[in-house]
Amino acid sequence: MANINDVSRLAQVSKATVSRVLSGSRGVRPESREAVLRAVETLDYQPNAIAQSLSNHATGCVGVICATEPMQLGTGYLYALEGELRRHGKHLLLRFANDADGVAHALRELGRGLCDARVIVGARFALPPLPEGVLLLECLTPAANAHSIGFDHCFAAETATRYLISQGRRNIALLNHPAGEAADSVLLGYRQALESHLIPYHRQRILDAPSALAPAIATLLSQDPGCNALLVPDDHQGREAMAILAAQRRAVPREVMVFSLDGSQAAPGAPPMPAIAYSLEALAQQGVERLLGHDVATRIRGRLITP
Amino acid sequence: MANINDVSRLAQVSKATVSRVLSGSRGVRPESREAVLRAVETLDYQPNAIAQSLSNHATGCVGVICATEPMQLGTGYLYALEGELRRHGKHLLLRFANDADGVAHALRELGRGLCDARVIVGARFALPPLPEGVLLLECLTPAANAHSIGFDHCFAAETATRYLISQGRRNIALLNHPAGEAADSVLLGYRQALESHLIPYHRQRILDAPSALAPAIATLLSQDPGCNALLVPDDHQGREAMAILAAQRRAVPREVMVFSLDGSQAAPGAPPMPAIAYSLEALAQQGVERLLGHDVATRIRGRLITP
DNA sequence: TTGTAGGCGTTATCAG
DNA sequence: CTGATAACGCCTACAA
Repeated sequence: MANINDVSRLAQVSKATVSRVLSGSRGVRPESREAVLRAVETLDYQPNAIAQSLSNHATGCVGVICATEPMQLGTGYLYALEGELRRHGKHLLLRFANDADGVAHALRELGRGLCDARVIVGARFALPPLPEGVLLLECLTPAANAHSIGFDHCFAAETATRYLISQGRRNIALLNHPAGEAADSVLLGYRQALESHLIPYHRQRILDAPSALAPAIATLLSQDPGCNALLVPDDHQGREAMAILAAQRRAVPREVMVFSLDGSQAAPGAPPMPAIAYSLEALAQQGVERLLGHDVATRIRGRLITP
Repeated sequence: MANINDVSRLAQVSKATVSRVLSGSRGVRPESREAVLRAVETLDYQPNAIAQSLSNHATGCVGVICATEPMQLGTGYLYALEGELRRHGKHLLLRFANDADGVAHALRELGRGLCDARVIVGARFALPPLPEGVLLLECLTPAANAHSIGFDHCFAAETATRYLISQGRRNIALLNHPAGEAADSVLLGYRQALESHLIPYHRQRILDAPSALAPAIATLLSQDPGCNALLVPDDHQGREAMAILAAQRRAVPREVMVFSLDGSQAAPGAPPMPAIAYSLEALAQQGVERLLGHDVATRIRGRLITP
């Protein structure tokens, strides 16, 4: 692989001039510039990215720690992020992690000059202590000191609940996230919607991340009056819930309507359900914008999707 | 961020000694070594990866071009690859690409010293001309000059066909990949299985990547005798086929059994179907082994999964 | 066992 | 407008 010395020799100019021509480059005599470009062409020269990084103090790499659960959800985030980063001439260094230790480990390994910035995306578990400057994308329990961008869960829950009410459902159960900021937001939106329709709020209709779904749903159904709608955190749990309902011979959506609070990554061919869907492109765009140091909104609103 | 000079100063030794202690490190007086380690500890020193790369002529990064279609399939490959690379102390630089141009572009951008090696995974389209040393993982049309590791499609098709026959199905239709090496292998395995059971081969039961699935399946069903089993390339197409069959009021699997030739990444909660599943970990392991310069088998056999 | 010096490939500074 | 030259941070002969 040819280097800058080869080019400068062939073009009969100094390395400095070569560098000037290739980057920024103003104040170079046209003849020199052409000589350089010709040499670059014949040698098929491409500047070495590592050497540039060392000199620049910037690598153009962004470390992305994908902490989605289930892992399948990672693709959407990664695809959107990679596209947006590429658009800005940056590279995506990928790590997966499925617990706090894994995240901590990944952060450490990515924090040795390889990356200009680090991002954690989709974590649903409590994160380890974070160093400065880590960006959190749609993580359920954002640390206080970290910048974070995520979905507007409150708006989603309110929109969803309003929709269900508009469909004649008034006994709406809520399968919530594990306790945390997201769970609080969802609960808030849910209650607001109920309130504005003068529907009483029943605490026993709320389930915080039960360990086993089947008995939990059975309990909800056996209440009096039993629920006729079920809000779930995402499509994955929605499908599970629908399978359980089917097993208990409850017609979906006639008897019980299942609503997914995050249907952004509906699996192709899966049974459809009403949902709030988010633009992952928007998330990625705002995230990258934030990495570039710009100020951006911190909450992203989804839109209602009906089958 | 502390650098090697800070450490050497604090430890009262030369940079060379620091370097020796941290890497390889033989022939260092215990006291010096301890002084260095102490200094490293107090300064929280971590060698700069970029500078190491420049000096080493190796970055420890592997560029992975994810060309899976649909994109959802990427997760499994990426997860397995990242895990295996991490185990070897390497990083994964991610690009997505969904056509030959995208792949060519990605290859170019990853080929500027940032990566020690490049991998293309899951491409179902014809690849652009490849530079030396690119590794192809489960790409349908491997170029002649490239190293490639992929699934044993012939074995899969044969196993699948045998299974269907053992289930009493003798009219087995095949929805194949687009023409290429993989399609040929599948067809071969299919024919071998039929032959060994003395079942005649009917060319009209074979469909090469039809543009629209619904009419194609309708055609297969309307033949005399109509098929009672359908081999499809993957779960995604399997689900699609099952939806179409349901729409045409054909009971699955009673009337028509759908078999997926690659069920490695079955979506959770999706309707189950018999399939050949591959160990993506094995693929990743062999791939990384190959990147490290070792010789490995070039075909991976799946195993039969029945619901 | 240790330190000095040179090199890795670029970019930036500063004279000319 | 151009060319030396000094960083960038690390590794590694080679010499002591």
